[in-house]
Amino acid sequence: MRAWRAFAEVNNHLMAALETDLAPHRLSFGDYEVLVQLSEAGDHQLRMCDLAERLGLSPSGLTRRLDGLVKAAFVRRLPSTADRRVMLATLTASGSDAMRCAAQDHVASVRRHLIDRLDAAQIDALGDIFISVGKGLGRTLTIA
Amino acid sequence: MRAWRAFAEVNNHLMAALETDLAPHRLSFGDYEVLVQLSEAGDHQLRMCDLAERLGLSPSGLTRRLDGLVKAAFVRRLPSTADRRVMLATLTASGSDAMRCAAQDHVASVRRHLIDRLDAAQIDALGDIFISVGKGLGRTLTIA
DNA sequence: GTCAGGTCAGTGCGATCGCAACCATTGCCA
DNA sequence: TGGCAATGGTTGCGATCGCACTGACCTGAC
Repeated sequence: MRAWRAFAEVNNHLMAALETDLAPHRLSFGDYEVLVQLSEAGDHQLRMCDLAERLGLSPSGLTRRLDGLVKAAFVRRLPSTADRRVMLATLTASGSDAMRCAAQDHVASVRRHLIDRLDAAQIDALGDIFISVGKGLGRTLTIA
Repeated sequence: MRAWRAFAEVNNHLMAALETDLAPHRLSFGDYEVLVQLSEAGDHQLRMCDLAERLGLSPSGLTRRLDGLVKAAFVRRLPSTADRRVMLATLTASGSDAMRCAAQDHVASVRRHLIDRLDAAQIDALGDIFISVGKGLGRTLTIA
């Protein structure tokens, strides 16, 4: 249980540290993840339900998170022409800029708090571990 | 960045799965962590600020979490005689029972979702990784 | 003794999130 | 064509949490 206890105890603190480092960009960690997902999508747009699935967010949670990003003009809501139930969350140019700007600090933050603390073998192991756990949870990772 | 992406993506799902498995016991994951910390403390009691520190919770967050546990009679608030500012959160007998009862399912849940997905080397590596990261975050782990 | 500054717990407020309920739209099948 | 289940997004409600602030208390210097 040593591995589990260490994980459970450090996990919150790690996330809090990353969130703090992202705060100067006026973006929460959740907001940043939305922008990343959209920037990696085909036309910089995704259906609400697909986006919620990728973020591990409930539909209602995503609706309200997008409310904030729409108000900040980082994302637009476009009704789909193919299916009138569907709303497409689309990344705006200013959202793309904000994401790239924040990404620089964010990557440095991840490196400082996580990657630089580990050797190469541990980094590989970390990836293998969570990919394996993710498979067990029935999640299809974007990383594969 | 593969390791980081896998971790970020799976982490939420893993926590959600563990929370779900704990729900039948009428305990949230946060409640359970409080009971575990208290059960491991010297006299089954801790000062509020020390408990908040160990849980990675803000003082206000801990105050309200304890409100729920006090209402459930799992924890009592005892004023410290040595320092009248201090409230000691003390585990009750029924809280201890609830913790032990939930622990059985919880350990099984951790094993099923996490440990059984990994080989022995990966389990050791996971512990080493988060202990190392925890040190970098300036956290003194109860695990050492 | 007393006064300043720090520590500890609790409260008001706002942000985030999930669940259940709701409405519109779509796809299926008789 | 008509009916009906399934899908997609949103909203009401309650739970959780952090930040800023308050009030009580302790400590140390004068």
